[in-house]
Amino acid sequence: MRAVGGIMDKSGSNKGEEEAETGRPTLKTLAFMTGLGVTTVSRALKDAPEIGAETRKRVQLVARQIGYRPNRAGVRLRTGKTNVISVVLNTTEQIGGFLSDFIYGISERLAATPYHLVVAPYSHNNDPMEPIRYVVETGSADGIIISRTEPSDPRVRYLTERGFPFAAHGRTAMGIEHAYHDFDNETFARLAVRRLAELGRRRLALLAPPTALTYHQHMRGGFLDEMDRHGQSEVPFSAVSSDNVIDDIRRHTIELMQRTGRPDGIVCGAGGPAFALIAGIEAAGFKLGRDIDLVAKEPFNLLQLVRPEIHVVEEDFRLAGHDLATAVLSRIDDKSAAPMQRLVVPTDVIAPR
Amino acid sequence: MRAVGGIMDKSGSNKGEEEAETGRPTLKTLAFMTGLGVTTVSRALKDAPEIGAETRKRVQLVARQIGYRPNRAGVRLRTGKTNVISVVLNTTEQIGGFLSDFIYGISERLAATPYHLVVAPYSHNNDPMEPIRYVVETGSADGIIISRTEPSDPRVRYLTERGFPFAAHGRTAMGIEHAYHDFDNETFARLAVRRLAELGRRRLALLAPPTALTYHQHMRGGFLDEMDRHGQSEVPFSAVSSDNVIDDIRRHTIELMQRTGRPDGIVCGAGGPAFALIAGIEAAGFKLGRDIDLVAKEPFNLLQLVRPEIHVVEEDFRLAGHDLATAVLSRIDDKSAAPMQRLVVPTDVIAPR
DNA sequence: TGGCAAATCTGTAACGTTTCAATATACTCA
DNA sequence: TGAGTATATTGAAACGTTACAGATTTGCCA
Repeated sequence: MRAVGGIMDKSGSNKGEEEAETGRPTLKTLAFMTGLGVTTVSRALKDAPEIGAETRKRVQLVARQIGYRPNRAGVRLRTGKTNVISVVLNTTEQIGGFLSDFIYGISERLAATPYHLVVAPYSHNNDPMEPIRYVVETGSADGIIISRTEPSDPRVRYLTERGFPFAAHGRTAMGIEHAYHDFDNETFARLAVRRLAELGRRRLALLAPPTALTYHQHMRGGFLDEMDRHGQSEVPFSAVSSDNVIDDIRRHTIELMQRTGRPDGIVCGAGGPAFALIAGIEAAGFKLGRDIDLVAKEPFNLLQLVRPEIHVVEEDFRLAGHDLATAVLSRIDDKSAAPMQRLVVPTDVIAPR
Repeated sequence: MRAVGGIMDKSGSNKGEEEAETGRPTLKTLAFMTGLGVTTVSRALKDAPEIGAETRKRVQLVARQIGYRPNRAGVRLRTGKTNVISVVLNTTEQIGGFLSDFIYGISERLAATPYHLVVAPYSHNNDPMEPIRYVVETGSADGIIISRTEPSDPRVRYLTERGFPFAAHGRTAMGIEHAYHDFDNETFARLAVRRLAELGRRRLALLAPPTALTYHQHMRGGFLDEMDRHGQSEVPFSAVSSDNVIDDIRRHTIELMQRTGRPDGIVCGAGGPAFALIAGIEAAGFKLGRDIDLVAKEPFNLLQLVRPEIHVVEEDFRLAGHDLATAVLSRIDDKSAAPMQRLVVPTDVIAPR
């Protein structure tokens, strides 16, 4: 074997030197230029202590000069590290989507790192587990960001069981400590109800998120309890959720407003659907601020601009993206560290201007 | 060399057979299971004609059974093919972003292919060329989708010169035939102006995109020419573009409305900014539909819902994403084929309801 | 002087894939 | 029979990287 090694060696190093200077530089290129071995160069670039200080500097200088960039496929094949974060999104999600900010938040955080962001979609009729399994099974990312978290979320269980780094937009309730960023929707609902109470509103309806999602519970819990304190009553409005398409919400809102016990206050748990609520209320012939008041989430700061008579609570999706990216990264960095858990508590309802 | 080969061979195949059945299956696993060579398996999976029909079927059956999925890093390292499409986005882009739909459009198209979508952001103060160079130099994607196209776009030149597959959201005017999807903003402007003419509006202002972008020319061209035909005059409004932040637009709109020669009609070239226009107009004490009329783009079908008095033209960003994905794919597939070029022409302005 | 340790540096093998250049087998034709 | 030719299959090498197990040099101590 030694003899064979010797032979291979000669032909091998010949190749390196014969090769025309072409294409993008690799470790071999650097090795040739510095007169060092490929291994040495590799280590020098990652500041390994067993490489002489002078050599290290020299290699790094040359590398910088010729613009060396490690080949991702090489690293990935050898180490399994992909330098990719995968964000799994529901394609049929929401209207006019908060998604832009969410994605921008993630990208911004990732910009200064070697990580790339890949967007893995799944449609409503598909299994939400599918993209998750794909990533884990094929090892196509180092970490995952999920949204639309459920109280007992199979994705969270699956990822936790396998020790795969992830962070969730939203909490769970399954006794698993995992990284998350969440908006405190209970407090949101309380603030909203309180505001409506102050306005003298007595019969409230809630346009809640789909029951399957964790924050449905939070929002509804806060809504009911706070109504209790103020002696208000609920007008049921469960035919639609904030996931429904605009037109459904508008139609059901009209129906809601035409009931005898119609509400005089509505809490809307999302930004887009508020538009449909407004349209519905007015189509039924009622006037916002007079017959009824609306408190809604304001994700793009557009709603109150054209409808100053509604009350809004701001929710920052860019921050959510940023947080979640940070959370996965730290998870990847050290799986045994405590997972980042951030709950953003809204403090006030912005009144009509 | 032959002798050496023989020796290596023995030890090599030993390894394969000794190896514990673990982790995810590779070609070697399949080779072992079928009793064939790795090469044969590789070829059989891609239906190479020189592999016997029976063998081919057998290999494919086994592969399917054990859920074989080619290792992307391996393929990428060997062939240079990444199976990635990179979409380059400006992080500071627009308000409330049409981006969601754009990205969903792309993902949807890519879902049935082996391609992944990676989002490469750049911020306003950075060089737009930077992410492009990065992708090309590091070969980190097979194709690129760009937006915010300029008449003489350095990215288009760069990518074309290198024969790198790409598609642009928007056209250029530099004598280069490239793939694009564009919304006909000239026609949009004409339709808008015509509508305002029908309403008897005589003094029009245009909230245009930034002058650097190609569609600024288109929109402005259509706007001016059509005004000419109807004998209308322009009220200059170039202090802001649809890129400005909401609050700037609102403030400048107030200023605009307070001039002596204030407009009685406005054309707004984007969805988000229309909200700011409305807010500004009303803050200045004027009433939409009475003192002034507004025609705007409606990207999320929300605007007219709460402001039925404005006139809208729909622009479909999901379609744009879908188209652009298709365009890059076909570009990757065959660089010599004619690039897909699609111009979506709006046909009508939706009147107030 | 010889031996040992520390400090640097190095080649080989391996990750999973595809391409190249064979090889083995069976068949055809003169 | 022998040469030639399809047909089917194959190992080796390579893509760029890192981990492992050496190898070389230098300095120091006994």
